[in-house]
Amino acid sequence: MADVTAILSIGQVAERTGLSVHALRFYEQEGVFVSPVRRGPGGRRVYSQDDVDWLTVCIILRASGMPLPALRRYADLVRDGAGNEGERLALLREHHERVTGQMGRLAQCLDLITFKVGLYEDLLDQDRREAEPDQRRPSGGGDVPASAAGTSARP
Amino acid sequence: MADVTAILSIGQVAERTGLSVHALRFYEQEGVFVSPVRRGPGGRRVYSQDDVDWLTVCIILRASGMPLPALRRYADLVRDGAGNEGERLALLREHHERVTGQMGRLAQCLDLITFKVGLYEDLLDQDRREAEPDQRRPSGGGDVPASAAGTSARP
DNA sequence: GTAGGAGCTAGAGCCGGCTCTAGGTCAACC
DNA sequence: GGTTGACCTAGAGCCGGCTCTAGCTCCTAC
Repeated sequence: MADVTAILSIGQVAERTGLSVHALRFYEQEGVFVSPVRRGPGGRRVYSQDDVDWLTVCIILRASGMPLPALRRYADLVRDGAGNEGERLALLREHHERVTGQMGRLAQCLDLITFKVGLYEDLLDQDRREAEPDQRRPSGGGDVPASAAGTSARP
Repeated sequence: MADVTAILSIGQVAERTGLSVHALRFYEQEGVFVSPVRRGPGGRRVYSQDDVDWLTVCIILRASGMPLPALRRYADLVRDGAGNEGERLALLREHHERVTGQMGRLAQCLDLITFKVGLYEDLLDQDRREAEPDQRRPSGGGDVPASAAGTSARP
């Protein structure tokens, strides 16, 4: 546990979290921080390592699609301290579901995309092969010019 | 291949794609359709089954995070017909990467979330068990009230 | 013949999540 | 003592992707 009380400026925090200073102020305003951001001389924001740690969690939650209101709610719960762990768990489980759901949907989408990539690869392969003296074969690719579809995609 | 020339109103297409009529007009305006949407008597939009098929693909691409400009570009290529399959393949591959990348990132995020869910489950489990006459054990849960991190937390 | 419902266009509005601007303070350096 | 650079606040702006509104045209049914 080193340097827990490290004191960082907004610029430093921006640098090490990858967030912009704008975003940091915005997050603060949105109530995403667990403890109110302290102020140093001249009213400047002063961040601790804990703040950065919390932000790191926030960034991950955001990256996985947690909306800001949920993030704020989570922060509220943590801020309120012990006693609401059930609620926190519920919130995290909800998000867990959101993420697995999204991953499932993406996997499905990926199937189609992979399939189409395969079609076009085959098609181009074939074209290449036809360029050499060999047999030719009229080829229906992935997305035919639309009016002639019907036989097109779908595995 | 049944009823390829089926003629559908915007309302019907909205109903069977799940898009709103607004979105359909918006997509048209954005050039997402491969063939210009035909018009029936009174200037009303008339859609074919092909249009619906194409929309289904669009919906999947959108759901996997393809931006509208890319979708439009793809439609442009398909509209231009044979000869640009290489470009289409490139576009699809790019999107394929985007999606796998996103899935990877989500999987990472999910790790954290799963971990935290586990922590809170354990914590609550323990609390439950402590309610019965048994041994107690001070536990560092998930997100301590932030300023007191490192040490204290849960009584 | 009039009421209802679906459609049309052009354009405004909204939401989430930042991002940027204007105008100012403050401390440090040359 | 002037410039620079990091920071401050309040509030406007932007982007993507829709969504909604206003005001109109049709068609059908009562």
